[in-house]
Amino acid sequence: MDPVPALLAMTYRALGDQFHDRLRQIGLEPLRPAHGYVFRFLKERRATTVDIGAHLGVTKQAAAKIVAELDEWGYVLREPHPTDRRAQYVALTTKGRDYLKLADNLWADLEGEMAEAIGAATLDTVKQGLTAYLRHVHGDDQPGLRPVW
Amino acid sequence: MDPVPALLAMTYRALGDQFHDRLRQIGLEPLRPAHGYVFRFLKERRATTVDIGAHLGVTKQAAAKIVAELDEWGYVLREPHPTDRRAQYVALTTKGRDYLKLADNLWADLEGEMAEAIGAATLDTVKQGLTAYLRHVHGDDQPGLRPVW
DNA sequence: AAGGTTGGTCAACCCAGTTGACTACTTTGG
DNA sequence: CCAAAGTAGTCAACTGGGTTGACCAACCTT
Repeated sequence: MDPVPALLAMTYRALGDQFHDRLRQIGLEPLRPAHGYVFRFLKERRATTVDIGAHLGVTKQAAAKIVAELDEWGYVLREPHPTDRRAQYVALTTKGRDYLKLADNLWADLEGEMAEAIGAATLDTVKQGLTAYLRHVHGDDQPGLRPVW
Repeated sequence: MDPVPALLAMTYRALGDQFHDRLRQIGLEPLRPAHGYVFRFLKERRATTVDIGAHLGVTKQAAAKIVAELDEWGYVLREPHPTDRRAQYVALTTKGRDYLKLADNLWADLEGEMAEAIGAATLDTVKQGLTAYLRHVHGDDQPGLRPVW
């Protein structure tokens, strides 16, 4: 059996490749994983570029580039921060929310197919197990989610 | 609960970071994951640079760079291919095998700690589940193991 | 009001990958 | 048998997504 990290990497890639293919079939712009993570992050909270960088585990400069792209493409917009005149909140546009919704459906499809392939109970154990391990390692302050290859 | 790809990515990173830290504590050269995957690949078979590239899921040029580094650092050497005068077999040196052995021990430690944290049975299910999914997606011809972020 | 901290931007750089072109050798099939 | 197609490896130029460092303006102390 392959070692755990290889299993994780290969599964990640397998899922990502399928996701990417289906997005392309639909004809959507080929956003990268980091963009999706930003969407999901912004869905639940208001955030500055610095927050986004911390969430992704990259520098604020790198985060700024990503935000600039998303802005240019119309997925997010910047609005002034209510109390701090240096800062800007980054917010999803309708286009951004639509994209996220579609992507979430795609992910749900893929996860459903995974459940079908290996059994819903097994998939559930996988998710529980990984979640528990992350809690074990990091406690409550989860780090950025960008893997480092 | 986080979506599956995020769980995979975060777990991969968590394991990788710990591995990297421990290697550094021991004082070993900071090889990158790709190097490790090459070691593991070469442990079991003779391979050319092209083979290695295919295994990693990168171009032969990228693979050549990795092999050149490993050669320079003394972990592998190149020997002439017995029948094809264009090709070279890449082989682990003793230094390479020692490194691999040490790294394998480290990985085993980490996997052991993971088993302790989430339960051996759960870990086993995780591994079985991911393996089964990969078989489901790819059949028998597994692709390169490099994730694409 | 002074000094340290923080959000954001600009610019230069890094590095691991890519594409493309090429040589030398091997394989194929008419 | 030989010409054409294919393959191993190398060189060079480029790309993209990150980094570090310097900076300004606003903010937060004290």
